[in-house]
Amino acid sequence: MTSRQVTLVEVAKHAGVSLATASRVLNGSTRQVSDELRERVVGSARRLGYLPNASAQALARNSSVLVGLLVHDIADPYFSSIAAGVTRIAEEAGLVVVLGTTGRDPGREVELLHTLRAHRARAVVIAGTRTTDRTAASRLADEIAAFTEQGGRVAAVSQAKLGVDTVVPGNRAGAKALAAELTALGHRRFAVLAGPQDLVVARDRLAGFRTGLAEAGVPEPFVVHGDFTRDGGYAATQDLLAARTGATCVFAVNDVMAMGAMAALREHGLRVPEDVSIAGFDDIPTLRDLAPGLSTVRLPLEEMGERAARLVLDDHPTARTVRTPGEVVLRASTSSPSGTGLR
DNA sequence: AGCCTGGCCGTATCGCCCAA
DNA sequence: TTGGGCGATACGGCCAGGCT
Repeated sequence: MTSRQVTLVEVAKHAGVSLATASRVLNGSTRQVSDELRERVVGSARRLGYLPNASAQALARNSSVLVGLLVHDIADPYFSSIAAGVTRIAEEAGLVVVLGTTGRDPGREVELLHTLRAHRARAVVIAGTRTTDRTAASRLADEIAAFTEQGGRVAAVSQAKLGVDTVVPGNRAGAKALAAELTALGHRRFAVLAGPQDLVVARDRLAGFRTGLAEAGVPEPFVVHGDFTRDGGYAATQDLLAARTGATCVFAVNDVMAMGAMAALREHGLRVPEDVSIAGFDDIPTLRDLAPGLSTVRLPLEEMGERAARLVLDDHPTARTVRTPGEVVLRASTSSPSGTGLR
C-alpha cells in the first residue's frame, strides 16, 4: 500500500479550517457554517478527491449503510422482482443493499445473517418461504434475537413465523380463488405440481387449492412433488405424464415450475390449452414473453419488496404484518376442457 | 510463553471558549 | 447571538511493547 486515501484532516488543512468545520460542511450539522467557508471546504474536498472512509464512518457512528437481502434463488424472477423493490426503497434512504443467496438451505440463511450482523448491517430483509425444519428455525430465531439486540432490524417476505415485521403473500386464498376459476371453466380432473413437502409456501398453495376444489365439489387432485424450480416442474411433469391420470388441468404452485411443465408438455406433443390447461402462481415478469400466456395468481412482487424495505427501515417496537392478496389472472393457457386429458 | 495495556486508524460529535 | 476553533472522547479491531 503506497498510496493513501485523502482524509478529512487533510481536507480541513487544505481549506484552512478546523476539522470540526470540515465535518459540519461535508456531513451536515445543526450548526451553521458560512457560505465562504463552506465553498472552501467543498472545493478542497473536490480538488483532493476526498471520499469519506466508510469503515471509519461506520466506526464513529456505530452503524453502517448496509441493508442485507437474503433470497433463496438469485435466478428466480420472483426474488429479483422483490429485490428490485427492496433496492429502490433502500437507495432512496441512501443505503446500500447486500445480496445473499441461500439456495433454500436454512442453515445458510443463518450463516448469512450472522455475517451481516458482523458487518453491522443496519437491517436485513429475509425473503422466501419458511421450511418445516424446526432446528433451523430455532437457530434463525436466536440469530435474529442477537441481531435485534445490537440495534439491527429484520423484516421478512414470507409466512409470519419469525416474530418480525412481515409481508405475507396471500398463498392459500390465492390458490383457492384460482381453483374456483378453473372449476368454473368446467375442469373436474386436476393435477398439482406441488413443490417440495418441506416448503411452507408450497404446502399453503396446495392446501388452498385443495380447499377450492373441495368447495366446488371436485375430486382430490393428483399430486406430484418436486423441486421448486423450472427443472423441478419439468421433471414433475414427466412423472405426471407417466401416471396417465386423465387430468385436464395442471396447477403448478409457482410460475417457474409451470414454465418447466409447459416445456415438458411441448416435448410430448401436447398442446396448451387444447390438450391440457395449465396455471401457475406469482405472475413473474418473465411471463410477458411466454406463449401461450400463462394463467396465474398475481402477487405484487416489487411492491412486496418495497413494503418490506419500508417496514425494516422504520423502527417500530412490535412486529407488524402486512398481507398482500393474490389476484387470479386468466390467460390463454387455460380454457374449458375439450380433450381426454393426460392419458 | 502468554497475557495485558495502550496506542493507533479516520470520523463524528460533544462541550467549551473566543471573537465579532 | 452567531460562527468558528479547539480538545476530548467514542467507536472496534489490531498490534507492538512491556509485564509476569
